[in-house]
Amino acid sequence: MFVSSGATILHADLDAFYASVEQRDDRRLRGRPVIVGGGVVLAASYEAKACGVRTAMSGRQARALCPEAVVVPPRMTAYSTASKAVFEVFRNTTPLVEGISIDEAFLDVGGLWRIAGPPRDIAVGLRRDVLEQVGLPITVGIARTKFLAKVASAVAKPDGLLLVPPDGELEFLHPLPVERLWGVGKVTAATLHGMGIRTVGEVAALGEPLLVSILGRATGRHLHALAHNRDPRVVDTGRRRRSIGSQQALGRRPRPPEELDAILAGTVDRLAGRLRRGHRLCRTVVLRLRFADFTRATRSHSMAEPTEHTATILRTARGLLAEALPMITEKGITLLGLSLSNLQDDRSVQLALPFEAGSGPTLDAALDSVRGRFGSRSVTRATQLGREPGLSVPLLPDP
DNA sequence: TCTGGGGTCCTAGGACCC
DNA sequence: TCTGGGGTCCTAGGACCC
Repeated sequence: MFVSSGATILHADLDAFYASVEQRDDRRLRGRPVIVGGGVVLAASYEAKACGVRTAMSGRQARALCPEAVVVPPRMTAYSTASKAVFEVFRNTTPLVEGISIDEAFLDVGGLWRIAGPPRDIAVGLRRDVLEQVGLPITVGIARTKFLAKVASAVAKPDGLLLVPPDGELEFLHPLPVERLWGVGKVTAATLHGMGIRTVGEVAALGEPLLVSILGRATGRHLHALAHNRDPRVVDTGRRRRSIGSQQALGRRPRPPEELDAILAGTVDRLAGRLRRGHRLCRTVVLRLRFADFTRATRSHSMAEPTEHTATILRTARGLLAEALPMITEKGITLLGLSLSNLQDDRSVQLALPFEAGSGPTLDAALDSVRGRFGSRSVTRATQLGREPGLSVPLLPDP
């Protein structure tokens, strides 16, 4: 198989996504600073960013920095619809699309040279199509690796296009501030700054053992690899969601247990509905809490069987809430949330196969027997079921 | 400056099994 | 009676991303 070594990965990132949708849908907002969200800034248009407004800033602070800004409430449905339309353009460009979030994706265009031309031409066409068909500006970074493509788009924003040539990668990367490394946030940046390290090149000059000793094993290895421009990850079209969740800020007002229970029930109802619509099951329920002093806590429970059943999930969630009630009473609750994780496919068949390491059939032999029963094309992967001697095998729809 | 809502991944200790 | 290592799962917390 021919594997291209050129810059063939695109990172496509919509600019100030929520704010751009608002400006698209209301021409009076065009050219003006726009802030989406009330209590906290969910998104800011580039005009608002020019005043210093940033995502996640408090609304009060944002209005102080940019008094002339128009503040609009979020319209999540409109953003979701716009996102679907943009991803449609992505998939019309190449089948190799990996969605990262509502407003960004990786596209592998390495195999399209003969049909669609070089990656830069494809990116130019992609930007034009998104603007013409959805009405939104989008920035595209092009590079040989996912990480560099993402850095390139961040550098090119807004409404830009930047290709990092394979022979100019380190010259591009090393002068950048450490915050550009994927995985360096406030805490890690502060640690590195404390050692006088401010650029990616300075990180690269450190040995991996030293980085690991400072930042921990995973982060140290990760940053060492990225700083040396090593990122072997391929564009993965088959990523599945690993958890779903919902949370609600409650303010500082005290809440009686009955009210918390009602909020919990509503949250479970919504999440279970999402599970069923997505044909998924969950096995672990996580209660998330934030208190008046801004400390947080989680309480979780893994159920014996995966389920999408509202009443079953609610029973588990209520048990967690009861467990947390003393803490809630003591500290005062300001946020209540629930996550459902350990997600599985609800078209799985669960098979009591004697699959154990060291005895019985191997995983491959077990899969072969499943293929014998359900057809060879149905089985693509299998996961071991808890401690049970069995397999959970997702069955895909027949092509 | 008093702080949304949706996620991902990593760490670490304890239980449990072989 | 005392001793071991390896592995998985569960739970809780934390950093990070958009």
